[in-house]
Amino acid sequence: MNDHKRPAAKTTRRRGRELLDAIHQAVLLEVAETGLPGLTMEGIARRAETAKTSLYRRWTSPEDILIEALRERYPRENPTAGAVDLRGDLVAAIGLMRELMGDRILGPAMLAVNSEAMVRPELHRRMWTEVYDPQGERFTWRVMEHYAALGHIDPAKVNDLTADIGESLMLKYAVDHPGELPPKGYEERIVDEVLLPVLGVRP
Amino acid sequence: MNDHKRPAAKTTRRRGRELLDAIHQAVLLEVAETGLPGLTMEGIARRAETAKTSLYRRWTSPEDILIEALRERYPRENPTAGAVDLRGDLVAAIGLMRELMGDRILGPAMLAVNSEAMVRPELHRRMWTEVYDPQGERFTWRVMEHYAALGHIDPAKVNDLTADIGESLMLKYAVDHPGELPPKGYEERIVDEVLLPVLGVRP
DNA sequence: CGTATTAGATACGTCATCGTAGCCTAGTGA
DNA sequence: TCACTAGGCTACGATGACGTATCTAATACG
Repeated sequence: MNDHKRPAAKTTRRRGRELLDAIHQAVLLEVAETGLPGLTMEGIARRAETAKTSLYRRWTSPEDILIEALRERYPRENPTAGAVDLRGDLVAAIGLMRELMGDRILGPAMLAVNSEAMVRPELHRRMWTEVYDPQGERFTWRVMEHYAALGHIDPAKVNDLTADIGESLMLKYAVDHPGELPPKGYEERIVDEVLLPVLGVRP
Repeated sequence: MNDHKRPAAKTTRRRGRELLDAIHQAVLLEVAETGLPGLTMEGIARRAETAKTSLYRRWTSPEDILIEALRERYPRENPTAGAVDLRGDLVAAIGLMRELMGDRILGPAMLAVNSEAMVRPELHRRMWTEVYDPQGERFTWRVMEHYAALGHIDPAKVNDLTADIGESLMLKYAVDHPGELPPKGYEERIVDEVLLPVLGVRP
């Protein structure tokens, strides 16, 4: 009756999708906690409760796992713009960024990755080609274009710079207040005090 | 005649200020290259061409050395604002950020540190209390206040949000284009297309 | 000139991660 | 039901950072 190999407990063994999801989850949590450079195969394995070998079988580096996880989990929603509510659509567009920042898993993970990407151009490129959509981001920009096409705003005032304002202010908030979300109404203030004046629209 | 301990070469031995400066320089270069989590006593020692022991004698962690180096090297200039050229002063204020970003040593080092600080609130606090001045930053903000006091702009339009615009756009540029500086004239565009309209000033 | 400081060199045991190898076993599906 | 696949376990030598101890040598300073 010698239980010669820890017999009990783990009755079931995960495979395929189930295991993959667990690993993806693990890598995101891990990177959020330790930062990208602290990301290690052993760490991921520990957290996913799987074996290091199982990781090496499929991937060759922690970063590869991470990118794959992000590609799967990163939100790809097409922000839609109505036809009548410029202000509301702008607020909503900026709000998408708050959603991302507020995601308890994806938010910190993205922070950690973007941090590193600032110092490692190859990673930056990789994120853009492998994670961010071909269509790519720029929530605010789409809304602006839309209303410019409708003649509600001067098309000349829609450009790379003005389209960046909303996202950049949200970004700076994140940088200045690690771990916090902007206060309620922050998006509205951005739109009312900055974007609309810049676009030459009177409330 | 056995040269029993590598006799030649190193005739002089650094100490005090000279050594300290070399170490500070080394830690900044090192962190720029390896990132903060990759920062190690051995690495710093190697680059400064000193002994690990000499580091441990004075500091207890790589991070301590780094903070000290930053405290010494971080620019503390009082941005002055004249009385007559709002536009020019704003451009200059934002330009200070370009200078920092463009510094081949301090720029990358600050990037690396800020990256980490986003994920490690204690570090963020430490930077603010030990590196950034008591007076603290906010180049643009000072200029705005100044001209508001002079009655050139509506004081109600000078607040946390509007004061952040310039820096945040420069920051976003850095995030989106790792290793690059904004194109010539970028500050001017920020001022002309964004800041002045927001402040309700017509060119 | 001689002594007290301060740097530099070397070595050590410990620890965590690396990437790989070898073998065992639960689940799957023909 | 049985063979095959995919996952799990353990162990390994290698590497590199850790923090400390010990000794030697250069420089400053009285």
